[in-house]
Amino acid sequence: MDHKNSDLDPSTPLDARMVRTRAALRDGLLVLLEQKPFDQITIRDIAAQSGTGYATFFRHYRDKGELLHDLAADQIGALIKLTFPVLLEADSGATALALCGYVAERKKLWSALLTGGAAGIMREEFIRQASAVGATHPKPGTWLPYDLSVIFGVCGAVEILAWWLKRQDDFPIAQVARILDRLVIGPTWKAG
Amino acid sequence: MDHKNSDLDPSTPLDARMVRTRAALRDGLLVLLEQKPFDQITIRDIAAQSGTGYATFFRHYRDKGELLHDLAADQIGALIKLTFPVLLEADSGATALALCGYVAERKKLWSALLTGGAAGIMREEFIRQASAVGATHPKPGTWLPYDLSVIFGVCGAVEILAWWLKRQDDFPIAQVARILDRLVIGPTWKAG
Amino acid sequence: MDHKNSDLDPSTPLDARMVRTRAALRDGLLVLLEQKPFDQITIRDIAAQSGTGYATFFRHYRDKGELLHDLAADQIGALIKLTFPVLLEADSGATALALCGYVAERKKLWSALLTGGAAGIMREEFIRQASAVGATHPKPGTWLPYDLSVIFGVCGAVEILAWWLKRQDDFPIAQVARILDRLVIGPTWKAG
Amino acid sequence: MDHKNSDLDPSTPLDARMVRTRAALRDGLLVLLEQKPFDQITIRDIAAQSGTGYATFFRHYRDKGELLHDLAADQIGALIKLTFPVLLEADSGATALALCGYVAERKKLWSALLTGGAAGIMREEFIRQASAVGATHPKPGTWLPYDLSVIFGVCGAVEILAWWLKRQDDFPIAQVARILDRLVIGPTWKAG
DNA sequence: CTCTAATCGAGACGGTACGTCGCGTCTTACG
DNA sequence: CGTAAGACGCGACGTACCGTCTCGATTAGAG
Repeated sequence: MDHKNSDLDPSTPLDARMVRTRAALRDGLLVLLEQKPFDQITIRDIAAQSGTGYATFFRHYRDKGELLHDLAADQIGALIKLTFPVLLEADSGATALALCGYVAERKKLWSALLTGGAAGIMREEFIRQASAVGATHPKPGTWLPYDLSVIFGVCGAVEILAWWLKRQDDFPIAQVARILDRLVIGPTWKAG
Repeated sequence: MDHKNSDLDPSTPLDARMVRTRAALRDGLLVLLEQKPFDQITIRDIAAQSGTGYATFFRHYRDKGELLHDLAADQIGALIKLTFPVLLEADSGATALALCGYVAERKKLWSALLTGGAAGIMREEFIRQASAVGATHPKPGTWLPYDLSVIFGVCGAVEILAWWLKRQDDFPIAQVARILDRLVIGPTWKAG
Repeated sequence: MDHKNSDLDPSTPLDARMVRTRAALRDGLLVLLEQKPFDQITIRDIAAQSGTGYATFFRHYRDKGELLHDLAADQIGALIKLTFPVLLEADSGATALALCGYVAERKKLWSALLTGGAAGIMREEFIRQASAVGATHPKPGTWLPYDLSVIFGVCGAVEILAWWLKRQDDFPIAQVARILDRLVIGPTWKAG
Repeated sequence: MDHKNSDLDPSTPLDARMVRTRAALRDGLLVLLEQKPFDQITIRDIAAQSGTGYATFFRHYRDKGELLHDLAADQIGALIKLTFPVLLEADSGATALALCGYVAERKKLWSALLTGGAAGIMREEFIRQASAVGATHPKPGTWLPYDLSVIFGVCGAVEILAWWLKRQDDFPIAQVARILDRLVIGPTWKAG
């Protein structure tokens, strides 16, 4: 029994080495994600890339999905932390623009996260965090069940961003933000 | 050379045996889809369930994704064939209702197709067919790129339906249709 | 039931077509034997090479071993028919020379038969025929069991010939014959 | 990369587990060889018999031939090591007797090795080792090429032993030794 | 010179074994 | 004496070939 009890709470980095190792694994995965889609990255790849032993991986994560989740949790948390206040205080157009700007600045990262085989896990974590954060403010109108609004909002946003990130040309950010606003934020947020 | 050249065009059922075998495989997959999610169904499962030899599977499909695609193509084609005319001739509310009604009548099937690991492939084929069909009618306004409107429409609808199908209770169909209309059809179709 | 009863006696070529087909199969195998060893020739190869259908093969032979056997039986029979009388009437040196000469004239054929994976089946058939023919003349001395003398004689001769056929240079036929005489024919035949 | 680099040099038992596993595989093959001929033993049989995983087999041997080779190399090495000195120091009759005695004491093993489909591989390894060992002593007369003498000697001995081992009765060992001496050792060794 | 029946080609099929790959566990050997 | 390296059991994958089978289409040889 070697690794069944310490990876549940990644917020308590029991040991300095563990922090280093986890960082190495995360970085390794990020590097690989820029090269090939998530679902054809093997754990051996990650271990090799991050310079750790193969078995060491399992001392920190149950499987590669959990590592991605760890990565995603940070990134998504940061994104939500940045855009949510804007959503509350300013109009939805500004929110969409903030979100798109944030993603655009980390295009490589978010391309890897959203356009590979990783999208499923991303969505899941996105929904989890959005649910949690969203629960802290007054609900929208009752015509739309809350959990569905989160799911729809997240998936809609993810699809739009993925479509954008996949394009080769420089589709103007303002226009993406407008689309995001009209297709997702408006219908799910403002409408009551 | 036994199976490298005949699986490209499933519309020409070269042999009576092949038709039988493919039907058996499709049925077998459907049965299994009601028992467990797509991504933990193995090709051996499908072969066993459908009473065919394991190697025979590969004489018809390159992998289980292709079989699902084959299944999906039929089902999605039927769904689109049914709902698209309504979309053109009647109001969008009627369309949403028709779509939801169609799905509700085949709840088991569509649950299997949309709520297991199969959703990705479903989405893909859905987008393909919707693109093809949609290309036959005048485009929507230019503020929303056509390909993105298809992607968003399909994913939005799929998410809403999946959410609905996953619910245990009998969420009223009229309300789902209304949500679908307001979140997806309205924003992507009517809006110019 | 199509081919379970007619292939036992290849001496009664029931139909002109069958004769043609069998000849085609034999020729096809011979051609292939010059290209690769017997055990990596597939029945599909033989069928393709001889221009017949795959299933047709099984209408004539149970497996590729039986086809080889068919081939071998003829060739071995001819060889024995030619050399045995010499063995009885002349000295053993003449016999060895006759045998080597016969093989040398059909070098390609016997190379294929003796130096590929076919050697096992060849040996078997050789022993069968040699036993049958040898049984018609007075036995050798009792110090050497008859069946062993046949086995040893055949295997010895086959090994020597195979060694010879594998050589690239033109090892003189007279010397091979002398070796054959001293190592095989002398010890097993003359010695009492 | 799991099994591509360690099976070349079996003399360096990198890990205690590998030694155990290889021993288990060898023993398993030996057990199976007593039940059925080599060429109808599958790798899955060997894995099951030896209690190892199927894939593990390939971590040690490229195919079952290589495993047999491994087995054979040991056994043949022991046999040659035992009989060769006798050949040099004593008369050939004693050598033949020593060899037959050694085989008789391990009848079961050598029956499996020589009378199944394994004979081909055995012969090959036998020739290899005999060539190597034989190269350390003065050559025989020039009338018989050295490589052919090895081939003939090995094959002759193998055939005689196989014939002996296949017999059900107790053919006297002294007589087999005499035959071996007269048919193989004498002609290839003593004769100049 | 038909007519009938056997043989033919084609190739799908159920099976079995192959060799590869990746996972997640467990042991070893080394620093 | 802990940790990396990596061997291991497991099981799915996709391939190859076997020998069986069902089709029509063709053709031989008897009437």
